[in-house]
Amino acid sequence: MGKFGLAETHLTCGDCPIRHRAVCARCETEELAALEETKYYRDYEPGQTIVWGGDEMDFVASVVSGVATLSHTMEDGRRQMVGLLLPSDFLGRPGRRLAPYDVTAVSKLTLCCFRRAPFEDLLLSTPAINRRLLEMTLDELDAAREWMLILGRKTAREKIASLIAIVGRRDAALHMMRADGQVVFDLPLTREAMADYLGLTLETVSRQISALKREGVIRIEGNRHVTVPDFPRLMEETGDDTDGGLLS
Amino acid sequence: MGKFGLAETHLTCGDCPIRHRAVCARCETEELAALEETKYYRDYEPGQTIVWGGDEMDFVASVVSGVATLSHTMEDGRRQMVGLLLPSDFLGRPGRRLAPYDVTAVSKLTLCCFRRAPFEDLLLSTPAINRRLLEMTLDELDAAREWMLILGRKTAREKIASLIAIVGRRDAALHMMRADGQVVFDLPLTREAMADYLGLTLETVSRQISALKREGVIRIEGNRHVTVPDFPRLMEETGDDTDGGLLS
DNA sequence: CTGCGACTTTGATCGAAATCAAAACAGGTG
DNA sequence: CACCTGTTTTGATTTCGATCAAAGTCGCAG
Repeated sequence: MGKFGLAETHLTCGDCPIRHRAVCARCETEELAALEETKYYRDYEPGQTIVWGGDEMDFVASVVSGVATLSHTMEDGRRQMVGLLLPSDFLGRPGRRLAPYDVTAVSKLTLCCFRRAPFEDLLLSTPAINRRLLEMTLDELDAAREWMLILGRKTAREKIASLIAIVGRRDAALHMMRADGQVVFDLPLTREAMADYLGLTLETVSRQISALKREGVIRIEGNRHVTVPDFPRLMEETGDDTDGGLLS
Repeated sequence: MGKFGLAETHLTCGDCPIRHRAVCARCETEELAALEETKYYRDYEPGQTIVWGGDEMDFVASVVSGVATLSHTMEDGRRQMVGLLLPSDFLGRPGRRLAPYDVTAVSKLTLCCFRRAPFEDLLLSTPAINRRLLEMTLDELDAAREWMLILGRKTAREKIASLIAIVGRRDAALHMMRADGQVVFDLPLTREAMADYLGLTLETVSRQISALKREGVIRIEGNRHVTVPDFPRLMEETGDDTDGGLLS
């Protein structure tokens, strides 16, 4: 929150319903206006690949709506998700043309794109955007490192609880928690995608979700719609320290 | 390599035998000179904790010599390494005072430290350093994401091969490969630290190293000194695509 | 409503790594 | 040199999650 005293002043970009975290009011200059003109939108269908690992990416983008994933795939088909992009998240690595992993839409997805060249020009002339991107990259790094703990040391049950807590917390922050303390949201991922996130098989994911359901930790209607009646109870299952992570 | 056209021009800092990747010749200004004056060195013994997770860190630093690790610890003692710092690596997160995980020396270690306040002042006034830090953070993020694939989807044997390949490649780049193609280096980690890196137990680490030794993929003298007679052969064991990773 | 395909759950069995336990091996010290 | 402590190796057994297999749902298109 405002590590450089800027974070509260995002600019809502043109017709986008979200706030672009990479480009904010403070950065408003002629260059930014020029950038606006290179902006374009792109829609993707569920399952569609946006970029293949190794491809050139000639743009950077913000997620306007929907969910996308970053994932590594090994030749034999084993897959590991390494990033999850929700609305307002940024896609692209300034200064690096080659995508190191696959980017895939897991739902209907709209991106707001900027061409690489003018964006990098803006980067050179506008230090504030550089600082913002450093901030955002540090956040991604924190998330990746928390994820490493999940992958390396947590049990299947703890992994599932952690994922539900992460998505639930992020959604709750957006949509407001319900007055009675229940947290209600839709899982944006299939069981298979959850498995790829957590380094499990989809059968194990399903079994652990069933177990948490059976024990009343969560409730689920129709495969995706989740209710967490008692969030602290869920947090106990994650194996994390009880404070729930003050880190970000 | 010179993503912003700067990377080749690091400044060797004062008496430090290493190059500080965060602070380079291009950044040379009065501010940098001021920063130099706040510089100080600190030595640590193997096993010594440099920062505890949650502590305030009032400095940033470069590793001059030795090896340090970043790791998460759960209350019940499970531990996961999330970062490995070798000479010339940078420690510290500009704009963030609280350390999110433990930093521990695993060998004799010397840090070259800068106080936080003047360093962040420099950051505000010197865009080139900002760009450099963004570069370095993106490298860390790439490393973390490759690590996630290792943790989530690789077998114990592939994990060990990957770790030896990573350390070997990094050392080989530094010390030069031997003419006959053999790669020779010292593992900077105990079996336990390797286990914490890879999300395994130390017994499994030991067994897999023994297996690779038995099959002639590696040779080891006295617990730490490793010889890889045929690097491509080792790479086959990592499960990675044969190109060995053009990513960094 | 009916039927189809994709997604999900559940069950039975297997196997890789964890755990428990002990022996062997450094490598430093008196 | 012999001892001592911490690290590493090896062995026996258990366990959690993977794998193989089948049945059950969901949600949609006709």
